[in-house]
Amino acid sequence: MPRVRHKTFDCSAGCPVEGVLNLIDGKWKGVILYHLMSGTLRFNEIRRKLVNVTQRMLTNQLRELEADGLIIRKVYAEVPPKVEYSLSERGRSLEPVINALKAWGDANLAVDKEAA
Amino acid sequence: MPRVRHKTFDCSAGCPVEGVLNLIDGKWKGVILYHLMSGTLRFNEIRRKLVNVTQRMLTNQLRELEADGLIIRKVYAEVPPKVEYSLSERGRSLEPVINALKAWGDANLAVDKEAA
DNA sequence: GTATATAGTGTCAAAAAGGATACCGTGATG
DNA sequence: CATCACGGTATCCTTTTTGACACTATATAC
Repeated sequence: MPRVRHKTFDCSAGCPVEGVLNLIDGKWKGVILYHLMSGTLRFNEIRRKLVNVTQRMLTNQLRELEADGLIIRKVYAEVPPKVEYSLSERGRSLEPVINALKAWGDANLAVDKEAA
Repeated sequence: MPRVRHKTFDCSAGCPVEGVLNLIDGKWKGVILYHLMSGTLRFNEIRRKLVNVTQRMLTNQLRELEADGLIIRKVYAEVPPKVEYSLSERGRSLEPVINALKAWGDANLAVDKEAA
């Protein structure tokens, strides 16, 4: 979670960097955004993609992303409940950033090449 | 600080994203990297740029960045002490990422345009 | 003799983040 | 009647992260 929640970014140069970091930080946010880049997902769909995430954490992260205007939460008044999450315009504009992160990670972090 | 310190990234797709986030997260790392992109800096130079950082925190962050191979710490056997920090090759390769973050931040976070 | 600058370290405490676990309502299914 | 799936809450606890503050060594300046 953002450590300083939007407390009027009054930092010196370079701060926008921290600003974004504050938005996409949080153990699962980056991956959630990444997955949502492929399309709308339901709560449990996300949950299944993020092995080891607890319901509480997932809810938290989604709520924060929503509060930051990066994702949209759409509730269907059905039963059993149905809730869809998708990227907002603002969230979608983050794609280049996420892609940059992913690209660097792929190139510089031994992920599946471990046993290569 | 990386929450999971390099514990063999065995996550599902999208994990490289988290991997990088783990490297550049930490309240000051992003900004430190950003500033070092402009050139080598001494400990107190960085400190002065990061208003409000404590010595302990700055030391911590620098040590972690160094441990992750992103920056290089060069100590001069002088007195008073002189220590220079600069980006390593690996650190320099992060430039596109940092730039992407900065660009998005500039465009989407009201920083100095507040009173505009 | 005292203060200053440098680049730290050590200790303690507070705050934030994350995890474990149990619980809720409801409609369909067996 | 019991169970499952869904999308959560509520509560408690532990770990991690950050902050405050004091302290160090030494050469130089005052």
